[in-house]
Amino acid sequence: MREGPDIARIASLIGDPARANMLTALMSGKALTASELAQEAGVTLQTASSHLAKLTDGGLLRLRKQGRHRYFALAHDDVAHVLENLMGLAVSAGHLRMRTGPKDGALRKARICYNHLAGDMGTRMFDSLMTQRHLELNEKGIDLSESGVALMQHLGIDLAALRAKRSALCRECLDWSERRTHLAGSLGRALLERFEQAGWASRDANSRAVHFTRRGEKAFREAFSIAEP
Amino acid sequence: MREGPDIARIASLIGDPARANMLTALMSGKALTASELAQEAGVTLQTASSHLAKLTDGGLLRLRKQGRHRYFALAHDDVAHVLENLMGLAVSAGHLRMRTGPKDGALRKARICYNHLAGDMGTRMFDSLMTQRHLELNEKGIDLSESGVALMQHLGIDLAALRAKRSALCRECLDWSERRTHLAGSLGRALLERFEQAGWASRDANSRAVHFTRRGEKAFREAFSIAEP
DNA sequence: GTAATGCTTCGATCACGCTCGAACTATGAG
DNA sequence: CTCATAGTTCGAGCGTGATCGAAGCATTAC
Repeated sequence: MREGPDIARIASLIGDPARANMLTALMSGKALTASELAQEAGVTLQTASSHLAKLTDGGLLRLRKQGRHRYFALAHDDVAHVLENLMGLAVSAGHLRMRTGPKDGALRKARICYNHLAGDMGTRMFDSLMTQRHLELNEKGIDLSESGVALMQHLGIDLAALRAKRSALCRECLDWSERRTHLAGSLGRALLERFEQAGWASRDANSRAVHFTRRGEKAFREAFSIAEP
Repeated sequence: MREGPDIARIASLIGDPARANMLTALMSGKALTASELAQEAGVTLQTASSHLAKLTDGGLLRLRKQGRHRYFALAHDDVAHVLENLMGLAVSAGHLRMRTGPKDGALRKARICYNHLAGDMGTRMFDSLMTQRHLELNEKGIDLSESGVALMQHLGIDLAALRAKRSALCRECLDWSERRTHLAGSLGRALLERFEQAGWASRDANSRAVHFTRRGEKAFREAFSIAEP
């Protein structure tokens, strides 16, 4: 026993309901203040402060001070990745305790996964990029093919800027609702930003849902050659 | 708030040190009895029994009764996948609390990840399969190319039997020590079994380490065209 | 049958950690 | 400077859940 890393430490960090709610809220990719997170978790500001200290100390959150506000965000993409995986397990293994309200449908269709697009539309986009060989596999993971580069430039993505970053361009992320892969990494992030910039989609203010306009969804399907559902 | 699946439920299950030790022990892929798991976790049989009931009830473990023994195993590959991811996060985000003993080197070189090979040799094998185009990407994930099929047949893998199973042939799994991908899925499992069958490697009785014989390691490197370290 | 092993259930203990009220610090507004 | 907002720290209360002793089943051995 006692071999390998200490998974109990971070699992117990995620295991508290208040903290789990905070982390789930931060999966929206937005940095939130302590007050906002307190409300999100349904606890007072004092307890929230204690929880946030533990989460940052545990390496799960990153803190950015800005004036008299303290903005908290997930420390790294890895954290979001683990949380999304846990959601998948919670759905499959656990008896799913989620009120399937009106929001739920929207979440399953398109939502934010930290900083990129997930849900049905996210997995469809990934599938399309794969089948059309816009993405290809090499020893270091996934990368854009020539046709993929052309497509991204046509969509107005600044690939040079993305390549300059040290983080990976393309990463895979498992979708908890679809149980299939969607595109993460700096390209995944840039694409979502582009969709918003182009007016195709907008984020829901209070949830992880992403709302596509009718024209935006049409343009999205055309861009990635996705058939009508 | 309260949107999405209940990650706190399973995270808190994993979050208890005793249970985390049990789950880590089960990452060896072996089904263990309640007594063995109690010893692994460092608790008495009574408390272990309580923990095991919670884990099975929570959908993380699967129970197989056999005579007067009760064998516990991870319920599904997904569970192992999440645990491996959590280990990666524990290493990167947490201050790593692991005694870096002699076992540690062996674990990093080659170890069991539930039912397939992980560690340095696992990631090298995956990299080799990728660069030599034995594996290729399609819309459904990874699959063997023609040359890959030939290689597996040469190695004595019964692909027809594997394809008959409903579970995926190839899956990716993130390595906590290498922080890179290695091969999971039924093929990953079959390959490890083949290595043992061929006398190339054997599992450590008390840990997740996999010991390759000198001849076995040489044969392994030749089979996958891996250069000397 | 009796004995032994493997494991569960019950009950009591006990401690950890979540929670919030109150007081305190810090930054900004007027 | 005064007031307001944002957040932390301290301390006490309190419940949940981990733990183990003892007793109870269940299965195998003899």
